[in-house]
Amino acid sequence: MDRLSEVFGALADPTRRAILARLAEGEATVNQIAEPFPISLQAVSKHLKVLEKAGLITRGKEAQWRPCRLDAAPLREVANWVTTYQRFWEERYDELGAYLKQIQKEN
Amino acid sequence: MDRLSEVFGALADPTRRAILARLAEGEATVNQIAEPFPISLQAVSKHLKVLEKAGLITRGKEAQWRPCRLDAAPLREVANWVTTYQRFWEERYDELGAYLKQIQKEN
DNA sequence: CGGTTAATTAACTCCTAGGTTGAATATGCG
DNA sequence: CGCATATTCAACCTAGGAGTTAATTAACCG
Repeated sequence: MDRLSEVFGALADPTRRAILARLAEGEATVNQIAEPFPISLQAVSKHLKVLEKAGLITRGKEAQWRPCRLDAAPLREVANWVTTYQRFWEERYDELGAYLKQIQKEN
Repeated sequence: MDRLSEVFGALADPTRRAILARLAEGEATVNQIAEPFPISLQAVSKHLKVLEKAGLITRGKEAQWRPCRLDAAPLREVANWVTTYQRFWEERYDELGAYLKQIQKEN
């Protein structure tokens, strides 16, 4: 699968986005990450694997802990992609669109 | 499903992103959209339904044609979400991180 | 060593996603 | 009307996603 699809896919889940939000506050172990969620540890472990495969987190190895850290590099790619559409949601563009429609009606 | 997950899910497919890119150049009918893709018209129709459900496109009704138009509003939400992580990929932050690590080593 | 804690792997269920083909539903046109 | 065009709907297939429980691996600790 292409990189961008993998990243978007990883982000298309509220649990995984919540994990990223948690990691934005600092690195955490799997148990710490899983604690607030109503799902099993194993399910969280799977989510972490998805995030890791998408490059959104990296994992360390300290004794029996695997601390996870946020890696926002793929998010920059997302930001780059999405801003190519920025003109379509900016107010100025909406005004232009309204103006063009107005012109069209008048003719 | 929550809105953001739906939008991210819709974007997690290269065909759908290509459709959005096509619509950025102007509205198009289903056949026009489907033309460059190596999949069936029905498959494209399904993709359009996904994009519509995510609010990324709107569709008109002209005779037997259903012209699709890009609606970038959800992309603004994506941009808003992703920029909350901007500090994690900006160079200044990387420098800060390196600095903090340096401090830590020195103590 | 033996037990405890941390995390992953395995095997399974259920459901949805993306694709197919074939039939159905409009709408325009001669 | 009857046919061609545009699009959707329906039924089906296969693969993978998200969750579960049970078993396994790895590392520390008394």
